[in-house]
Amino acid sequence: MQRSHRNGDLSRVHVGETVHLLGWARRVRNLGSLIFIDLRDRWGLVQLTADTTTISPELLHTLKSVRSEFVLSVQGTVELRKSPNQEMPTGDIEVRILDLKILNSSLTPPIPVEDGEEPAGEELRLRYRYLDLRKNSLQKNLWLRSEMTHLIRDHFRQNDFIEVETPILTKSTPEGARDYLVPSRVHAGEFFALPQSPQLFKQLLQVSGFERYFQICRCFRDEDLRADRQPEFTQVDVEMSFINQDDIQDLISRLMVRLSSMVGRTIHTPIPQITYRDAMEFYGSDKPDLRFENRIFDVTHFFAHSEFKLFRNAAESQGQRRVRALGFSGPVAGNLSRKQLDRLEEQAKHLGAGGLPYIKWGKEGLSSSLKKFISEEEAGEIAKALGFSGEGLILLAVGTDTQTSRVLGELRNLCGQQFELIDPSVFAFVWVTEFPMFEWNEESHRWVAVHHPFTSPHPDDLELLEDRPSACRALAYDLVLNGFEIGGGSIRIHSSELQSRIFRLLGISAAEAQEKFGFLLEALSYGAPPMGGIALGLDRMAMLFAGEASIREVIAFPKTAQARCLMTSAPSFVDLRQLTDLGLLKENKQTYRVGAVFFESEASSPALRRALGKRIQEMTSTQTQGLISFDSKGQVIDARTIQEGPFFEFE
RNA sequence: GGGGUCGUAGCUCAGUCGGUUAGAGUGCCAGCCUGUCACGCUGGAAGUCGCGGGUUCGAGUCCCGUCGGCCCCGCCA
Repeated sequence: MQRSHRNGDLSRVHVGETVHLLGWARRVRNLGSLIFIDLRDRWGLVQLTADTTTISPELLHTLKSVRSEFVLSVQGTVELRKSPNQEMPTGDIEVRILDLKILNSSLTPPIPVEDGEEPAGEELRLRYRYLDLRKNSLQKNLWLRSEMTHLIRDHFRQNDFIEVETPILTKSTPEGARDYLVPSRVHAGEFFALPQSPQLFKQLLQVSGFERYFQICRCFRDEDLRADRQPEFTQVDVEMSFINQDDIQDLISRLMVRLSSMVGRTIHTPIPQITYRDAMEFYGSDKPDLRFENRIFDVTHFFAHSEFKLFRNAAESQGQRRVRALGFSGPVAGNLSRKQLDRLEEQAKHLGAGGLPYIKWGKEGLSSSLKKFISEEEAGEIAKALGFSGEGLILLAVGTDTQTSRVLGELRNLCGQQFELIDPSVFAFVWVTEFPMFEWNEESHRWVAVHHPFTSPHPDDLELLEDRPSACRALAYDLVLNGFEIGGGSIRIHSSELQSRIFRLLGISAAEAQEKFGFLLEALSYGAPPMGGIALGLDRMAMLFAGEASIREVIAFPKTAQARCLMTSAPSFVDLRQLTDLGLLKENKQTYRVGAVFFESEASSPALRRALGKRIQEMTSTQTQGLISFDSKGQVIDARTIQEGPFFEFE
């Protein structure tokens, strides 16, 4: 069965032709002696029409039974419309139905299949994802994503890169995110891990001499989710030999120019750069949103003689504690209500600040929570230092670098939105460079790699490694777009000795390094070239390019914040047989799995099974797991609802 | 692990101080309708107020627990 035309392609030039169309009935309008059907296919929408007074009774009967989302095969003639619809690309014409076959019917969709003002709740959208995906917005997003991947492949091919696939079943490594594990049947008790990224493989491919590698690959991290984080996500993975940071940044910057122009944005190379230190100092974030300029300023010295003890103490702390300020000029910020300021203060407290001192110039002049301690001239001088006069608002934070950055950085983002300082059409890319090598982890009481353990230290900081790890910079860089980290990379260590030194510093013993990364250390000692690379988050890029607020909008079948797939109900319990095959069950115990409406046991007879199933159904609700103890005759001894542990064992 | 927020008709939501028969829009079903395109008009059906327990003469509403969606902190080299 073939269509003669795509619905969206039809226009005035086809008038008079007989066409064969296929698609879904988007909407049926029955006016009595006149019926209209909007027929949707992948390429567009066209209006079908029929005059019920002139068509055959059979066709009339079929037409009357058509409902939304029925799948239709239609033969008809293209005609000019009596009343054209300018809103519609095919609005000049319509197709007069000669014959219509219903290829399949459809239940009434549980969610609207069109983009409307009030979309269905996300739970239902995910449950019926295949219907949600019929919507124009999601189709467009997935198309954009597809176009992006094509352009990306094109870019790397043009630059002499080879695309190589790396294993999905791989080795669990310490450091980094929690792994998703896959038990090995052949080697009971042993596990593969799904890759958090192909990091080590791409480095080994450099050792192999491929020099320029890329891959668009799925990565897995078993960590808690966010609007821009899914347990599985797609990375554009890149690695090159004999290059420096500039080479990679140039390659990727040019890619960003091409991608941006795909969605009508013009950006220029070189993409601006900022060091990690400056990003933290001026924007309070390692992924600053540069769509608006408002910077954080150090105003500690203004309070050297202040009556306000908290601030004066900071001024006297010799840099241990600082007073930092974030200013917003203009009447919107200057005339913030008490209530709005309270809300900001609440946010600040949430971020760990004791409060949120402010100075504000509004219609009624100066007002400030520091009024007792600060004169109008002093306030004016601070405003001058921040580069504005007239109406406006200054928010203050006191504390360590980290504390004040955290508070003011977050408030900067909040206020940027609230004061509408952000032009949503702007793409503000920035490279953040010179990340620190290590940060102290309180929990494990050791230094951990900020990027990853294979990152090369900055050559100027090599002597600092052992003595002042916190001061040591890495040859690591992030690509940031509109306040989102869309990529990160580094120059790698290509010396076996230096790599061992870093492992030691990270508290990874020689024995452990050998066990976990022996293959890498070995490979590095066989003529590994200098190398470096980057990984770009394809989902986040697609999200930002599509103008969406969540990566779920650019992923065909995403998972919920609790890492479930509501459509397939994965993850799910598996057959006991599978578990025993994998060596995950102890054989000498009977393990009964009990849930809402079922339980299983290899030992139980069908009769016992039925009897127990009935008892379990009586005792547990449909949405909980039950833990039930019973004796050999199936008498229930004890039953309660549990949250975790689907398994229940007894001797 | 923690915090916030939501859960009422197929869908999106309203529901006052705890009070009689739980509403609206939309969708659905039926009838009418010759230029609709979010068709219109008339009528109709449609509810485990997420689930469980408690308080009360009485619970959609108050309390406790629990399940689920979303957002955030921790976490995410």
